[in-house]
Amino acid sequence: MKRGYATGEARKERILAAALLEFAENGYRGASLARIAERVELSQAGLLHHFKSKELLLVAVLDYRDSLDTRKFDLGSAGGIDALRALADVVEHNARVPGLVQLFSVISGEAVTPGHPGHEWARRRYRRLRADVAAALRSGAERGEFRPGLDAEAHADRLIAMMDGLQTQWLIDPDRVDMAAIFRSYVDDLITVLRPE
Amino acid sequence: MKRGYATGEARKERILAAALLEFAENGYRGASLARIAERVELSQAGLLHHFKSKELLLVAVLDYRDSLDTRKFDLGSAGGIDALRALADVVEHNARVPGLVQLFSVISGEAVTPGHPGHEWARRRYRRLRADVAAALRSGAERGEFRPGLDAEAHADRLIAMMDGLQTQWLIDPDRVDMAAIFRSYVDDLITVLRPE
DNA sequence: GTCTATAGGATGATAGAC
DNA sequence: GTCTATCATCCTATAGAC
Repeated sequence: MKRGYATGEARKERILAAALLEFAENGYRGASLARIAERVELSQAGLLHHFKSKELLLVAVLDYRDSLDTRKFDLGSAGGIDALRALADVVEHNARVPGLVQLFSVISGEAVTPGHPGHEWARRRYRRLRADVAAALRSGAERGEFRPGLDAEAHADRLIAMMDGLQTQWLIDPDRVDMAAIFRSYVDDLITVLRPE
Repeated sequence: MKRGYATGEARKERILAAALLEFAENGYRGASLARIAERVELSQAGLLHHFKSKELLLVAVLDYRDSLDTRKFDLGSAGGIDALRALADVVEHNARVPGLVQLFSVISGEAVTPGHPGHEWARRRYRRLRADVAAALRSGAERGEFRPGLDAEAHADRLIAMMDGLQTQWLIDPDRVDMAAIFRSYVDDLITVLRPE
């Protein structure tokens, strides 16, 4: 591995981490390239050498966030009840990384307006998540853990909505909302409702 | 009613309506007083004569939005199953006013960061909503429609999270998400789960 | 109440030296 | 790769005339 390459990549990663913080705290529109540059002890022009524009930096940060999301919802193996429990684990994990959750909430909120640089990212993210969760539900039905007639897409939408909605409440009022516990009890109820008769 | 007063109020309301649009499209940070002024054919300085600052204008808009919300969740009368059905009606109504929903989503997203002028508003809103919904659930339990031991606060949080989460999905991908239908089916399932044995 | 003018900044992006 | 300098806007808010 060449040294120049390694330091270059390391530099880029430090920039991404700093940008993530800035975007999470101020949103895309409120974020400032100068402040991000300051956090990594670089001039604003130097920052723009690595990422050509603010917009490109944001999408790089969003991809970076996804890559950080180690505990990704991996259901190729799980599926069924295990997959739902794994989803609850994700929420529990999220409760320990408010910064990442805040980035997601702030950007998602902004990104509902068409033309926002995160709009496409948000849409792709929802579609992929919905497909993954729905697939897990269907595999549970095939295995006899859930009843056969379930509407997988609708339940996937609900699970995702519950996760996102609880995140917002939790961020706004952390002491009043036990995000992980509430989500887990929803999952438990869901398992009951979907149980085959 | 004095004429001067009436035109003054009407003017203010036109400003609020224009500001609502602008904030919904661009968020608080992305909104511009000059563009709002333009929409009501007023100079930017003229606009600031009616609302002293951008921040005060935002909170006025948020209050205005709440006042527009005619179909407010009024449960003093309803309670129990009727109240849950009324909630589903609210969601159905919201599906017809994307502008209002978008204002709410965008501002709520921004407002998770402390120091945002909408932060307090969002917190108050959640607490009030949670209290109202929880009260409705408890009144249902007292009347024997729901089982006695239910955790009213947790279910209230879930209902609110579901509403808000579905709104985001719907705004980002309107064709794929039937917000009202999905919420209604959640409510129906909940009524089943909470039914006394 | 409404205007013009302007203060006083901050912003993203580019040019060009080193 | 990193810098300084600068461009060209944009912004909120205020002062003061009418």
